[in-house]
Amino acid sequence: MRLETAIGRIRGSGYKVTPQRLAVLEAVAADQHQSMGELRRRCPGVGVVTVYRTLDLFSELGVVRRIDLGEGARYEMAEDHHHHLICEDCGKVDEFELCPLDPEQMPQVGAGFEVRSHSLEVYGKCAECR
Amino acid sequence: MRLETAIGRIRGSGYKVTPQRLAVLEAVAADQHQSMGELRRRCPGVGVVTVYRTLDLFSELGVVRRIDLGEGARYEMAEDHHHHLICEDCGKVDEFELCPLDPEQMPQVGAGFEVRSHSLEVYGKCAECR
DNA sequence: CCTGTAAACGAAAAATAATTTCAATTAGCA
DNA sequence: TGCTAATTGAAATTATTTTTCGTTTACAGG
Repeated sequence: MRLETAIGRIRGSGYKVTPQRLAVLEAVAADQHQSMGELRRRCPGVGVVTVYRTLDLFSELGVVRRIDLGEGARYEMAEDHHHHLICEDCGKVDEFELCPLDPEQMPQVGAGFEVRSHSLEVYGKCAECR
Repeated sequence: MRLETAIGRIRGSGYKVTPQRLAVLEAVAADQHQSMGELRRRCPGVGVVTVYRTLDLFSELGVVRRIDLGEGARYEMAEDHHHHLICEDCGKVDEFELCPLDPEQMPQVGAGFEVRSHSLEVYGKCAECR
């Protein structure tokens, strides 16, 4: 998602566009899959509480996505649908586009369950660690 | 996995079978997808540190599996391969067997990446919450 | 059975992470 | 330009996980 689009989404949803929100937004945009610590380091002027609150807000607005792989949450800009490739040795996270889920098959997974989204993580050993 | 199998796996890997490990094992076996709090409540006699350490050990031995869905880790006995259906309203976690991943396609996901395992979570609204 | 010993345990403290509170500040509208 | 509800952040609180280290114990070998 482009920064302008994200800013439009914030303002369009009735939220103020503050310097802090812009700083956090740019921090997230700087790199995918960052941890809270990395994000904080990228916007030193912004208070912890605000970083937490802002990421929560952005998640709700669909501007950023939160990824949970043990060892604390990570955040990424909401981009095209993709999944993650996680190296169990060095911890590097990569992405891949190919989505093996067939939406046609989804209704089968649980009777009466309304599917909204899904996340898929593939664990293993990356090329460098082999 | 049956309790006997798990115990065999512990002893067979050179670890001692202690009352604490048995208590944690039974706690995990009592219900799938329990949080740390729930597990601790099920073995009040066991120290916190030991519960953490034991779950780590069991995860390494492949006796239990750790699931990360934001809001803290959950644990389940290592059973047949399955995935999770998570209700975003009430938080209930269910399972489904159908695995939409084709192992034949896996080599394509990342060049040089050696796939070891994967996890898939489907989010939405459960039948009760609709 | 004992016994010795490495493994395992757990209380307390420390490190880490996230949330709540509330007074001060500010974005954006009128 | 001024008003006001929204936003911010320091500090305190609460929750979670890890480290430390002295004590206890499972179990292999005698």
